[in-house]
Amino acid sequence: MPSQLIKIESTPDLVDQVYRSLLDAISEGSLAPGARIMQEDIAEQLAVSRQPVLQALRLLKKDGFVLDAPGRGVLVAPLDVGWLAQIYQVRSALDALAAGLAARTRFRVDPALITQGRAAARSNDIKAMIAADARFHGAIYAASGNPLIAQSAQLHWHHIRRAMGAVLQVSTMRESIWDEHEAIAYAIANGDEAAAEHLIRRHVDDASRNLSGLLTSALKPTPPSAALPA
Amino acid sequence: MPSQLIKIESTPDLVDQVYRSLLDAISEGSLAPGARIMQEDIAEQLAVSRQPVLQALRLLKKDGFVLDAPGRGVLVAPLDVGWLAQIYQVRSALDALAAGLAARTRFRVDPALITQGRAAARSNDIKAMIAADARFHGAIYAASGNPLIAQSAQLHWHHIRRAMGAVLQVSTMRESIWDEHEAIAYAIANGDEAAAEHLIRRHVDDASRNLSGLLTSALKPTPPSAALPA
DNA sequence: TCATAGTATTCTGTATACAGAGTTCAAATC
DNA sequence: GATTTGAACTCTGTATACAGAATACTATGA
Repeated sequence: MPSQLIKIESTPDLVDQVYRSLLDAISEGSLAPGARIMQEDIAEQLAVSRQPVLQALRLLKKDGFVLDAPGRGVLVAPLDVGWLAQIYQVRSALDALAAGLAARTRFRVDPALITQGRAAARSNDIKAMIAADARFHGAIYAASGNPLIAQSAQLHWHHIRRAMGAVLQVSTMRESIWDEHEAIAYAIANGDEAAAEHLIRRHVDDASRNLSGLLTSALKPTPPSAALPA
Repeated sequence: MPSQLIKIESTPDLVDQVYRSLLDAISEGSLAPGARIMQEDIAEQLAVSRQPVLQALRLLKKDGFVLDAPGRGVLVAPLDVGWLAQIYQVRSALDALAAGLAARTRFRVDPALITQGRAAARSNDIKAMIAADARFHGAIYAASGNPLIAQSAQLHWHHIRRAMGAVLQVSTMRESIWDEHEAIAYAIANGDEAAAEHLIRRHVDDASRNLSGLLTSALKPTPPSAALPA
């Protein structure tokens, strides 16, 4: 072979593109929970035929981001506290698994991730906070050496991101979570499997309670118009 | 309302039917690992157009049952020991989660499941053994109250079933696993969360090692034709 | 004025048609 | 005879066309 050529990657399948576009819109909130989705509209907006849209919707249905509305096509899955709690339950188990595996290899989490995370936490940029959080946990998934974990977690994060977007409170991401992150990273680097698992489990469970609480109070009172004092 | 009418369920979507048909064929082994799949063939065999087949294949691809073969369509995912180990790793974590949750409610596993399981184990019917095993664990997933667990586990079981089919050895399902099952059920019924988690984790890890070992020795030597002396 | 039945509209799911990318085979040249 | 180039074929992915089912609207009758 004459020279090192970088191999060409993956045709950007239309179905994939539509899938990502819709998934982004849903988890970012621009496609609101409960909103009805019509294939033709999406197809027109993305300048493709209905075919790729149909397939992308089926994938999203499998992931639980959209629901069948028997007579009325599909609609964006409504935010449901119970559902979110279930997501977190699974995520907690998978995070513990990943942390334990990472600890066995004494994986060193890039310190920059934590530094950047703290910076993001001090900012007012919620998207940056969420992104930093996801990067930290993503590093652990990757370190687990089991791509299945990362794959599942990836989906969970989209669900979580969606819920977070709905409760646009800075308090959701208190800076202290980065103390917890640091402790987790320390346990992993030291190869302390049990501690890593325990810490991350508690960390995730705390996050679950926190977010569920916020979401409950956000959903209970009538829509997010200026809350009236009780 | 005049009388209690059972509500009509789900139009049997062609895509779903094709999906299930293919998934069965793959996990049962009649679509061999590495086999090439052509949409037109499948469509003709199932007497549908290529459209539902195309969509079903995409779902299977997402599940990891088929792989893209860039120029050549898709092919049934080859059996891979590493992949199987990763499946079991996740399954172990999820089974532990489910068992722990079930223990919290002091769930009573139907004793008939165990009786039937022992009977199946004594028989020579491998399919019955696998089915009984799946039913037992399925009961625990259901008892966890978290449908996400059952959903993930469902897919894992198909992968596992496939690997088991490839190593058609009765020894894969020794009867002693039902002693372990019984111990797990006992711990759950007693509300002993820690014991239930510990027992099921060990149980699944044992199964993983066992199956991986069998699969390795089944794959290592050249195809199952009479091995030629080197 | 309200309820009911019929009709029209709308949207999905499936089938057919079309275009592009890749592979394989055959022929021609070195 | 081996290698390379060209052409034909095959298979996928996307677009368009069609049919069926459900909803919403409208008109009629009580």
